Amino acid sequence: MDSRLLSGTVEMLILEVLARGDSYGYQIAQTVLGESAGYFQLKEGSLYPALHRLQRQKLLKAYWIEADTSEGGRRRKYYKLTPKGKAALKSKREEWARFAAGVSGVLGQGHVVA
Amino acid sequence: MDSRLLSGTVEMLILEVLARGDSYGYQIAQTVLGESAGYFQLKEGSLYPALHRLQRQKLLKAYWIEADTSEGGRRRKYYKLTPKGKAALKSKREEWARFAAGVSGVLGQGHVVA
DNA sequence: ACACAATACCTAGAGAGCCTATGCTTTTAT
DNA sequence: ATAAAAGCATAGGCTCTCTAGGTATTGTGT
Repeated sequence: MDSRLLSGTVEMLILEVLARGDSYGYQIAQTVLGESAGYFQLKEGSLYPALHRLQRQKLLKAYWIEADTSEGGRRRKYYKLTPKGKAALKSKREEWARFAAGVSGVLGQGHVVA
Repeated sequence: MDSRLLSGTVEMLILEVLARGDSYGYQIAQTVLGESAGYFQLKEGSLYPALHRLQRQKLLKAYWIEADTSEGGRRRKYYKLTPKGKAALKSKREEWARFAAGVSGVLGQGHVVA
């Protein structure tokens, strides 16, 4: 995977996953990995800063879930899309569509992506 | 245009334009602008460094053309794709296809881009 | 029992790439 | 004459990804 291509899309991918239900960092990465047929291997050094960025922009809200088995248990930080986040996802998807259409135009193959 | 999306693609777009014939910086930008329906406005601060980068990687060769009208004339620095550059373009197009397919996979709309 | 991988979070610093701003020259249009 | 367009180039700022390191818990194999 060329990580330079990834630059603008990480946030959109995160928002997209969260639009289908609350999730936490590690699981978001796994979901993206699976749905991209193993292509997008979101690294921790990109994933967590991106989540914090989105949270600062009020596109996400976070809440901790401490225990999951008996006592102690693994702590997970779940993220939830805000209304503002939903709007941002819509906007990013549109931007992506324009971008992909632009590339297709230059590559001159007539493919259109929505 | 979201310039973050552009990151990995500038070089591919340049190579693509040059694959159809020698050109110079300013004209390459105009061509890309036209073929992307006005979407990609390659800025000078991205364009020229990219051309120099590609040249350092031996993907392009450059030659100056000094005069074009009567005397004096505008100087233009033409770029020509090397065989290595042609191979790089092929590779970048394939990478782009994988990337776009990955995004489509996550966006879950079944669109495929080649 | 013990080591190791997987799960789960975080951050600092390096490296790369795009943009704004600036500077220079020549040609064309007003 | 004056401004805009054509044409090239670079410095510095900003942002983003990655590597590498750190912490802690849980499951697995020997």
